[in-house]
Amino acid sequence: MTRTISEVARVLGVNVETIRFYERKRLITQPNKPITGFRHYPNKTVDRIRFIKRAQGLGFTLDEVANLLSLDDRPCSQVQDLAEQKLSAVKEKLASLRRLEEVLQSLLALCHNNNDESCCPIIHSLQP
Amino acid sequence: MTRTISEVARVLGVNVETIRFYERKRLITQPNKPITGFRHYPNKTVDRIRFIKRAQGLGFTLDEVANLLSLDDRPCSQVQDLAEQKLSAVKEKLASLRRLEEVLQSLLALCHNNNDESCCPIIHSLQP
DNA sequence: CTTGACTCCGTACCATGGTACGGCATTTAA
DNA sequence: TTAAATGCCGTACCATGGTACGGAGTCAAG
Repeated sequence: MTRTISEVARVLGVNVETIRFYERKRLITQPNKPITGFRHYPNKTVDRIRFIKRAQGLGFTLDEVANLLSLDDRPCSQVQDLAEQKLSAVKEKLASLRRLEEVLQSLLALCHNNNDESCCPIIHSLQP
Repeated sequence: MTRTISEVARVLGVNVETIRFYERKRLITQPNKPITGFRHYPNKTVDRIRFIKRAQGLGFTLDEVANLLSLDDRPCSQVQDLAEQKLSAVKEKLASLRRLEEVLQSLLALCHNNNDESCCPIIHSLQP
């Protein structure tokens, strides 16, 4: 089954411009244009865009997705490497966000115990 | 004490261009230029840039920092509001990263138990 | 008094992931 | 058959947080 670009976009819930953008980024190949008429997008392309969106959902950047796609028929160990790198990046980000949460929470606690509206502990904490 | 832009940059460990960028963004005011010669940056500006960098460290965007700076002499409750918004954004991001961590971890577990190098469970999970 | 280092300023460019627009071609429904 | 709706394509633009560059002016050391 083949579809026009806007049908593909509708089916996948993405913007038409996003599909064009992926073509420009060579994440998908643009179907040949018939001598006259509109391009037809094969199911393979639809699946590929779905793949891209899922991988993005796993936190991969488009560059990394390109990498994954090129690894399609490659040894599992290479994909694993990429995923492991991603996982440690995620763990680092989690750690730093947890610290941030802590700091914000304790600053807000100070605010709650503060009676002087004109002097904010948060502003104070940011000053030298 | 006053300093040239590159001394300020060195003291703060930031790029000279970053200081100019903050001036363009009106996060700091550019000191008056002497009739002849180079600008001198007062300590007040150095402190302000330090404030910006600390607030960034708390996860505030430059727009939010501008907001904080404008709230400098304002009621604590307004700063609190901003910080509370930030905190819930952080909590949301934490939740979504935790989910991501889970998914990556279980996909990697599948890889570890996989004997078929040519068929990767991760690639498989991304396909329709 | 020259040379090298620094400043000033406007402007352009970087990554990231898209979004928007304008003008023309084509298709589809009335 | 004709008008509205889509497609095609190049290009420009969005936010975010800077970084780089080129050609002046200026300063400080030798």
